Amino acid sequence: MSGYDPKTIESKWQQVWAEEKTWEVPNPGEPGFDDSKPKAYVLEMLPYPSGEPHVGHLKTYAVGDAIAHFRRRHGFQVLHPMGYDAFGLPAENNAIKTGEPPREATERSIASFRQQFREWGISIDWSREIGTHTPEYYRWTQWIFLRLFEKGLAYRTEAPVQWCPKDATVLANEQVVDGRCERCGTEVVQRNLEQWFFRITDYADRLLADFDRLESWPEHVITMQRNWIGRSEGAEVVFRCEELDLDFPVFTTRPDTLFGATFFVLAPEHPELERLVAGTPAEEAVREYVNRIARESAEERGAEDREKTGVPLGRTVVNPVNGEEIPMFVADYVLMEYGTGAIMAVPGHDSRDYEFAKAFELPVRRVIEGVDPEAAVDDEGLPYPGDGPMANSGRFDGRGNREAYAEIVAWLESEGRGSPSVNYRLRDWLVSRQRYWGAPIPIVYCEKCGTVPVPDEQLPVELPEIEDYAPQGKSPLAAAEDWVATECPRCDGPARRETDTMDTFVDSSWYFIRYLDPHNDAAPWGPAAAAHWLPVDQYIGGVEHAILHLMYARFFTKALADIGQLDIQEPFANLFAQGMITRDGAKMSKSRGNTVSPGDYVERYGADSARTYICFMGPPERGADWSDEGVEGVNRFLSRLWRLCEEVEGRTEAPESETAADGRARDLRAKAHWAIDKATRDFQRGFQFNTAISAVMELVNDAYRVKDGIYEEPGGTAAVRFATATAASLIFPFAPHLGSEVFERLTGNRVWEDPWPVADPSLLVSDTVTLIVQVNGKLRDRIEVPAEASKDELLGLARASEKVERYLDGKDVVKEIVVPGKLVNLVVR
RNA sequence: GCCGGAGUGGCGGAAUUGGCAUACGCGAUCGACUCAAAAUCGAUUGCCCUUAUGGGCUUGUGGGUUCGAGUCCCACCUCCGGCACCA
Repeated sequence: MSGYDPKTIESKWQQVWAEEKTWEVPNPGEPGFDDSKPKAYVLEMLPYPSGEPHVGHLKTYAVGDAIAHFRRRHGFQVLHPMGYDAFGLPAENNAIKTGEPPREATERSIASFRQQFREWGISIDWSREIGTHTPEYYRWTQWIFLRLFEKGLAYRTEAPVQWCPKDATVLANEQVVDGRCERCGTEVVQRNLEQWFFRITDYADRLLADFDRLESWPEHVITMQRNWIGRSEGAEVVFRCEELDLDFPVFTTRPDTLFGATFFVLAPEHPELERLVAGTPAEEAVREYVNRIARESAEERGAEDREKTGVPLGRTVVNPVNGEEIPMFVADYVLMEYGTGAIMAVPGHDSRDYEFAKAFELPVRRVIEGVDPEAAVDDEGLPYPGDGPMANSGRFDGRGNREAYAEIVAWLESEGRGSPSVNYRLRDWLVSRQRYWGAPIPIVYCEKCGTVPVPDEQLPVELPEIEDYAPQGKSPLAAAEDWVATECPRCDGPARRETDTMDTFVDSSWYFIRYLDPHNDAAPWGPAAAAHWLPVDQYIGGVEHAILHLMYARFFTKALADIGQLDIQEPFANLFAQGMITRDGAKMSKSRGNTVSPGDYVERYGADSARTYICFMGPPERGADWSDEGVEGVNRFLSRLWRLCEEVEGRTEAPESETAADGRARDLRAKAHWAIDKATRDFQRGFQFNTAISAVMELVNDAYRVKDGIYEEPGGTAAVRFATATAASLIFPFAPHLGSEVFERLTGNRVWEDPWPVADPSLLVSDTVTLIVQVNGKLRDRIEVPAEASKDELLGLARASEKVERYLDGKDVVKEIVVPGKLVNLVVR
């Protein structure tokens, strides 16, 4: 007898799957396509190949693979592809440090990921593998860019961007954490640069409305996106500066408080500021203030408990509802990037305006009756953010503010001084990067023709090889003079290429469609393939992508549908957001030295143990802490299953005894059916893998407990054989190698070709049940009773119990509760 | 501050519809096997009182509903994640 040796088993089955191309699925119209099977597109977020895979990758793909196997064995034709999000900063930083071309480091990393995915036994259709850094792929990324450009959804404009002075490069918003560069910790500054944007704000309302089209997404992910988009309804109201003949529109969600506006504030970056104070006594102080704010970092400016500061402009604007002249200020609590960069200040009903009014001794006027003890600061109960009857508001006095709201807006509209308006927190997606390792933006600039898109037939615009990857304040591509200098596609005159590359989130916003038709060199995908496989039925990935990637991909899908390239509105029907794995309670990082390398554990315990452990740690949507002892425990369980297999494999028994089983043999069979039922329901109930696995553990434990002597009983051997094969079948989605090996040894069949087992309902119910007997709600006895016993019989049995009698002695039973098959509760006094 | 999630043994966690709290795993203790160790197998393992029998208590805190609450309702506390001077 040999022990459980994962290495031998795992390489054996990996070879079978590779040679037989077991997990490849054809497209409609291709040989082998099975019309009778429903499709299931199971997809995990593609990895970013930097160095070696870490344990978070193992979790993503272990979870996704379990789902893919489960669906296959329920008769679905499952598409389960893999690729690499290969452009991006780490490879480029490595290049700056070591001089190694990003392509080489990336390819090396991809090779390592590819090999480990095979060693983990993930059931991938390798015929569809893609890398976003290959010209065959980014050609179509560029093609999509051009389609968006044609539709006006890609545009170029000057805009303030986040700039890291140390790395001399712009950063994506997502790479700025608390006002600092995520990589080097330097405080970022704002710079104005010409940038390419995607008009995602045009889709803000559809991105919100179409949450209704999703089948199942975690509520918190939807909420995060909703907050990120940050829709707020209100009105635009125009305040006029008579002296200079200038109109200042503001956005407000509270037009009902317009009568309470006692001053007016502009953001320090407001473009009209200069004009307002030029040649006035305020000029000097305003300029000084604006410069001071400009020098401050985003972090300083956004700090909590920051004192309100500002400078009066010596100008006034007219409040359109009452003709009042109110003073203007510049203050940094007003942000240029939101609304119009100007606000009407209502200190009586807004805490920030209130703070400013107190600091500058400005009048505070109540226009809505009511007090909110939480918000109130002064004796009058102001500021008051709530609702109530209006006051000091002319003809609106006494009206409820909510009712008057629409009327005020309508009135302003008739006067030409306002209109209903909606504002979003969401900004357009800045996609240009002054970096080398990304897809070049397919645009040339011609002196005569201006901005000219590269024609489709000239795609891809290939990324040239360069020597120096260090950013110089512009893209390293700018140094590739031969590449930059080109001909204008329109007039054949001299022109220069765009040297910025695209944000890597662009690459990953459509990769799930390319898998459907990865070798198509005439189009990014064929319509038939897209129509068949989309949408992704089950998407799996880390919750850290809850906003950016998932929102960008939703935007792309809608834009591509509008362009006529897709028939769907939402790319991912169901989303599973898995939690993060920590070590010693902390996020794993190289600097902390608490990383877990999946390779080490696969080497020591086998892929099956590592995968099963990850799925057993806890509910997969939650985070969990890695423990070495935990892996050993799962490895022990798999070894037990293995030994059971070896023990029963050589034993045979006459087939008729299978049905003749009773006693321990029947109980073991019943346990196997219980495990089938439990594991199946746990799978369907939001992928509760931890409890599904524990059910299989219970089955194996039961088999161990009863097996001594059972082989001599009629039906005993068959029962153990059945229990073991069932355990293998149920554990297969998590431990595919061991599952395949044990199942084949005991049944001669390939487990992945076998349908998922179905529990026999007759074995799920037993003849007797344990009756819980309570007195006054406290457990006093448990008795085995016939499952079919009537209420009266149950009561009789319960009262007859010696333990129960003791508590009834000398007392009146005032109430009897009977739950058939479960419990009797006697209420006594 | 706003939004979301979570508080259960020494630890990770389970409890399906309001009905046996602590499944499964880890750790720990004891025993078997062994010259010994590892591996394996078996037993015990929420807390307190008790020689045992037995009894009492226990799901973050305080109340409530109910024959019965980890689960439902109200108030609060703590932790984690996201957003945040967003008008």
